[in-house]
Amino acid sequence: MPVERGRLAVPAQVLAPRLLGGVLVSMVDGVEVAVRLTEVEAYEGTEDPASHAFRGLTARTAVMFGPAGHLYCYFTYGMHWCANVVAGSDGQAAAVLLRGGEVVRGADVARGRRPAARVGHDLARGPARLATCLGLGRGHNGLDICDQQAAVVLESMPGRRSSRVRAGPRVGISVAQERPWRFWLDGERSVSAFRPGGRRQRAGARQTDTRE
DNA sequence: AGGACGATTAACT
DNA sequence: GTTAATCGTCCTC
Repeated sequence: MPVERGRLAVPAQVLAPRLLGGVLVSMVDGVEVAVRLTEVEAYEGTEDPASHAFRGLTARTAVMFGPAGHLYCYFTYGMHWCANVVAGSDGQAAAVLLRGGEVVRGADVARGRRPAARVGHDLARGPARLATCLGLGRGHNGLDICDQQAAVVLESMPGRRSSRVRAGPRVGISVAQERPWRFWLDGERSVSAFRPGGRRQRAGARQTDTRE
């Protein structure tokens, strides 16, 4: 049976570490892939400047504002899809980004979707890689993963917190870097490399003028 | 209507 | 270490 929605309707910071070790299963294009989550990040409400919901409700972020237990899938960098589990109560914009996991079923399918991966622990190491392994994309945005009939189901979540849970800054963001809302399982090879998010130089900004 | 930028990845030096 | 790929979303005219 899928995880009950009530267990997910908690703040993202609370849900995120609880998801570690949980198993998400997809049945897409007639084939099954299951991933055991090893790395996640919390995005908490409209007060979190790193969250897509920071500027309020839009068509893109609407799912984040809805009830817990749905997928928030978004497209980024012109080519990648990433997936979140919506957290919090209805009306709160909370979600947990799935950043890494270990493929525990359907590794052959995952390898077909991720030809660039050389080793098993790279299949779902990174948020876009994880989504690719599971075959997730636009059509899965808003999906209810507490529904056993859904194409993507949260199959299980640990009953208690592992002693291997670690916390630190989130990856790839340029604001609110002090909030330790990234969680991972220490020692797992499918945990992505930490890259501090750098603020890009704006196109209009001038570098120091070095002309004579 | 136009432009900046992104919760990334893969390939390269 | 660096950078290109590539387009939806949101902000500003």
